[in-house]
Amino acid sequence: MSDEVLTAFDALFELTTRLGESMRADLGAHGLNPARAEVLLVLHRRGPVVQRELSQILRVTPRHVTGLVDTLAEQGWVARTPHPSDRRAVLVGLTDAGTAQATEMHRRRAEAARAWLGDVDPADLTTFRTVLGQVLDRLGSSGER
Amino acid sequence: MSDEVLTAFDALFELTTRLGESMRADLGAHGLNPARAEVLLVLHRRGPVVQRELSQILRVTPRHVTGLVDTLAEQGWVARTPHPSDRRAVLVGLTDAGTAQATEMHRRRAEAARAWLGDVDPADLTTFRTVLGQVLDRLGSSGER
DNA sequence: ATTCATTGTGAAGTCAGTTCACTATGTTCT
DNA sequence: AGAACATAGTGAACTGACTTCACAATGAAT
Repeated sequence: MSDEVLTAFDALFELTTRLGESMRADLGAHGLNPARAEVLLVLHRRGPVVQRELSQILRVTPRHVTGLVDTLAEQGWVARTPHPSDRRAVLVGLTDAGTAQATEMHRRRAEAARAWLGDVDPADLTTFRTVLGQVLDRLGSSGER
Repeated sequence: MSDEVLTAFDALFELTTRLGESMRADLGAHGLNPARAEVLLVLHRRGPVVQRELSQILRVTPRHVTGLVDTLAEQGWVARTPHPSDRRAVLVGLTDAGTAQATEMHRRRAEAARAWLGDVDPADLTTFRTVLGQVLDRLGSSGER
């Protein structure tokens, strides 16, 4: 019945809130916020990147990227280096501390995953993941990176 | 394997992001944001409420409630009336337009639920809901209202 | 050499939300 | 009744994330 759908949706929504809060808290305890954490993860995945590209990946204005990088640089997690061939552009890359921080974030993510889903029945978990995948697939049309 | 847990967690995370964006967009199209929408829903559920109580329900400062109510009153969705017995307090309640808006929100929520989960296999959906419930239960200790 | 496009940043603004100080009212205690 | 204390709401000022606009420096195209 439609009721089941509604209940599931509400639960998902509630979980969204909780997950978000939990993540914010965790990041905050490590001197980060979601936007800056995302920068670190992107740089960890792609290596050094020009600010302009970063702004497209993150879907924020170039101006805001300047601010994000300023902060992260002050914290010692990223560093700006001149672009080898384009003197307008700036390459942003992780420092050693930044790399360590990104690695740590992956570790904490795995830890959180275990804490949240670790004791779910394996078969149920598989179904759970399947449903999530299905929904995400159908949504795929909007907003892929 | 732990990998399944991680994959599921990532998918869940991704979905929550999308859900949040989608909700924001939908609310925005109707002149609302999450905080103000929450006010409307609370008033719809509980009837007129004193601002102080509202601040506790929403977990924001009383000062911020003043602002939220100011805006919603300008938009014609809530109205302040004097508290019958306590002249310091103000009762905030939905106007007719506000009630209509809240009802509309419930309709749109049901619509969204169908759009997101409507074509999931019923048995899978049940498992999905169960897992969500399990996770929420275990998290229950923190932050109930 | 000129024109046009692109990168990054200063200056200023918006929006959600907070803290602090203060007024008005309610409650309690003698 | 009066003093002392608690509570409800709001002005003023601030923080933090993010935007728009204008502009200087550089690069690409004609």
